[in-house]
Amino acid sequence: MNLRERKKQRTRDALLRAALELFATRGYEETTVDDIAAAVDVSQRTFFRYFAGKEETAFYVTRLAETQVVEAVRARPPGEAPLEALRRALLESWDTINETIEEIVPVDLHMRVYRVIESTPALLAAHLRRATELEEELARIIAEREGLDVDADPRPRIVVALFGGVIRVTERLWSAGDDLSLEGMRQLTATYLDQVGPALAGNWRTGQSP
Amino acid sequence: MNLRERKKQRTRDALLRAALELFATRGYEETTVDDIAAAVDVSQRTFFRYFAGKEETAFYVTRLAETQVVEAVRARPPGEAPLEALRRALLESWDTINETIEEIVPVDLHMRVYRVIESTPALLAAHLRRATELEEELARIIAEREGLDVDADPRPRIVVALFGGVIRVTERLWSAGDDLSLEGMRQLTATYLDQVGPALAGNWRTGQSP
DNA sequence: GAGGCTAATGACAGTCACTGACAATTGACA
DNA sequence: TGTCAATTGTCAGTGACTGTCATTAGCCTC
Repeated sequence: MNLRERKKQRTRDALLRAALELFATRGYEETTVDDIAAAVDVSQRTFFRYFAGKEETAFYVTRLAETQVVEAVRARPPGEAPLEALRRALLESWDTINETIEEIVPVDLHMRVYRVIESTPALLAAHLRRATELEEELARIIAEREGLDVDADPRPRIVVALFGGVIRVTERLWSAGDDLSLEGMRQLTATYLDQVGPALAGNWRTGQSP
Repeated sequence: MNLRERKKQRTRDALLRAALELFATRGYEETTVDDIAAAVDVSQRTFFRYFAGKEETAFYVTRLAETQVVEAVRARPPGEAPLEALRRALLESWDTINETIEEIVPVDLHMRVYRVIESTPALLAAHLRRATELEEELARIIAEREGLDVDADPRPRIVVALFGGVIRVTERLWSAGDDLSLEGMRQLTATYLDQVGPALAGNWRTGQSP
């Protein structure tokens, strides 16, 4: 790696860290791109040469985590039922995700940024759009596993939509609660995924759920 | 209603119609607020006194339709299983929605705007965020029907997430296809909701689906 | 029905995200 | 070392929005 390349990398990292730190402390809307650029002592124009927009910095870490989940799903044995494969892939890639995050920023910072995403309307909207793109990708993977045509058979997209829906519910709940650990989120996710079966049973009134 | 009120109503309607017409023909990003204001011959500032932002005009009609669905769910007999209540409420409010839309703009225009929403990243993101707010409301209604606490029992949010997920999948498919009628969309929605059961069965390989 | 009150509007200036263009700088490599 | 190309800064401009203030126009009372 060149001096030139190393310098670029350092600038990119510095911009990312400065942005996330500012978002976590001051809030997303309250942070201007000029603030971020000033914190790293580069021009605003330079910021936009590294990131397509303010938003991109907020999702940088999330993007890495998502990639891992997709890979984990791809690696699942073909015998598993679709929903089970998704469930296991997600829960088992948790530790790897943890490490990946730590390479970029402290996990704690990422968790705080995550809450900012959930509580900032503009970011939440972007997050949901990104999530549907991910779901499309997962649906294609599932369809391939099962030897189906995604555009002809509704089932792959439906399972993935259900899966994605449950994930989003847990994300919301987690970000609204006060346990901001990765492990707490994992627990919540596992619990909710276990509730899918019961939730779809016709009658809920026979016996309570945990 | 006095002259003043009538004038305001006319301005609001004119702005809304001009905006939707422009979005449908020229595209959302290609339409500036100045364009909309100029089409109605008012100042840009006046536009912002009637609508919180450009986005709001794009979702004005959708908002009305959503309100109807919520009411329809509220009106469902308490005996029905949750998912069934949601399904029936949606499919049965279709005609009412059609009428409501027609009171504001031609249904055809609304359908074209709808496609613009689905194909414009910024609008799609906003749409998804609005959808999750709707889901939260529905989850509360379902929980109340079943005499449950939304925050203690995961099931209401899970069914609604599943339901919402299926709706979004059909919205996407419909907007990507070439049948832009309301009836076509209704059909697609019904078909997909019918596939929920089969999609959750463990093994998909025994027998094909329609 | 004239005049005062208040709500609606327009005009203007300013902020913030983002983009294009051009010139200055700086590392790479012969 | 000198040339070439990549990186950066500066400047100007657009588009969504917001605050402010003066002007206009329905409304209501005397």
